[in-house]
Amino acid sequence: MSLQIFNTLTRTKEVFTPLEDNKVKMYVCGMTVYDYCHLGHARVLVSFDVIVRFLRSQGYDVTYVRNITDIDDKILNRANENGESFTALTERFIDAMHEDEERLSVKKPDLEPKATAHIVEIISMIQQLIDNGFAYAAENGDVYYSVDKFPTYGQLSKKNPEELLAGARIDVADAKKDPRDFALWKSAKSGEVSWDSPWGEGRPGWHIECSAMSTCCLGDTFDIHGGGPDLPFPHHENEIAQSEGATGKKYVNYWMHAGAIRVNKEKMSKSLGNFFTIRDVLERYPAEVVRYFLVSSHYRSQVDYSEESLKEAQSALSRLYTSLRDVDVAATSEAEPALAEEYRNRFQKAMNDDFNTPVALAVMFDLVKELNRAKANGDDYVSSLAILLRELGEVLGVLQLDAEEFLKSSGGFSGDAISESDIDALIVDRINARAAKDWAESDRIRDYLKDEGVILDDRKEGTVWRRG
RNA sequence: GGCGCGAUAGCAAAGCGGUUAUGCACUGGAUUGCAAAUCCACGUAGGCCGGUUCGACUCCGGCUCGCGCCUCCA
Repeated sequence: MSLQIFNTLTRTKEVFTPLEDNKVKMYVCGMTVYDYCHLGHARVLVSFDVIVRFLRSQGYDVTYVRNITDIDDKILNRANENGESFTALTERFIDAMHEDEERLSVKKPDLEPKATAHIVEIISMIQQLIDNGFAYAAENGDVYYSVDKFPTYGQLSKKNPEELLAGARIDVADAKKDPRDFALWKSAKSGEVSWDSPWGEGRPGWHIECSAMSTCCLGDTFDIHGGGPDLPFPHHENEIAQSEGATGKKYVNYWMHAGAIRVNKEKMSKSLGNFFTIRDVLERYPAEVVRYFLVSSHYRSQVDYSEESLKEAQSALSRLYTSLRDVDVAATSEAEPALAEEYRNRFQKAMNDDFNTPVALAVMFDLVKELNRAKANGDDYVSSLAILLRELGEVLGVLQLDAEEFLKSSGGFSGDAISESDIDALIVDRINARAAKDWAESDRIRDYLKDEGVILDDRKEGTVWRRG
């Protein structure tokens, strides 16, 4: 039962064999920080977070690098529009991104290199490419990669170099020898931020920073490189050309790409303007519900973002948390029943199959049923099943809150939600009414609370409530 | 136009050549003052047309439709 990963390079699931036994070196393309992160970014963030969590749970020693691209055209344009320095802009959005990922329970990568902190490595890689005959400096101070010199160009995106020639963008301002060539170094226009280089003042092109930073952090060859659905071409294709041109070695063994988030069957994207920022969505749904929504489909599939999907995620998560309610999840003395191992194995098997989180969740729901039965029967292994459920949830980054806390907070996002003290007071009133068998009053209170989004649950031990 | 991906029950979403996915919703039962939650029972779904096979949702071919990349985008 070994781990299999779908490799974009071969378009097949392959058995995962790390370069070094038990170690995983992984690089994921992070944000270009000129705006707030949207749900598409959240999907990449959460998907690779789950992947790292699972790998670590399996005993792998993972080095996870996720870069920040903090210098590029869009950043400069935006800073210009805002009349602020580009560093002020990028710092603001880096902070915002960190807030977003923390709220989504995304664990920090081990390294988070920034392009502007790696200009030296970028320049030296460009120089290496020139020395190796893969790049050329143009008259105007730009440096270009000569696509024609890299015979396997197109291997990742399965593009034919000849056909790319026909569709390549032709920009009159640049000095390319071939329209497919792309900029490694862009000469500075007057007044623009720039760094000194052998080719004059300038700044790195898009693509080269990832080659430089990944190689710098992880070595010439590493195990996994990931990113969003729009990155295989041209970004990752260009990274391969750059890194392999510079080092002469294979760049990456396994390429992984997340699927797109869609809105009304269309890809959510900046250019279409149909995106929801993470913070937009977090104003309307608890962070864990958003995370559950992301994890409930396979990372490679396209998913539609909709109100219904989020509501469904909320219901599903409620079922999970309800099963954990009133169970002592700190009791460690209980012996785990034999059947627990079966769930653990099924979960592991699902995740080993290219990180199949929907199946992993199905296993968790089966475990919930088992747990609920055990609770009803008063079995002596209730706690150990609940602990197992949370243990599995931790790999997906869910179920780590106190069940009571989650269930009492999950709907309360409108500022005018009824307070806990008011709820408790009404419940006391209702208990009195019920004691007097005043069912009309009892039901009136319950209906009132229901309108306030509070659902009551009368149990032998007393009345409990949740927001739904 | 080129390259690639997908089409599963009311909705969402998986595995699998023959035996229950799972969640939400629905129906019946248990439970409850009535509910809620929970448990039990219940769903012959797999775009269309052919082929392979004893047997296909699952493999092969064709078709239709949808989506992604080919330009900045996660």
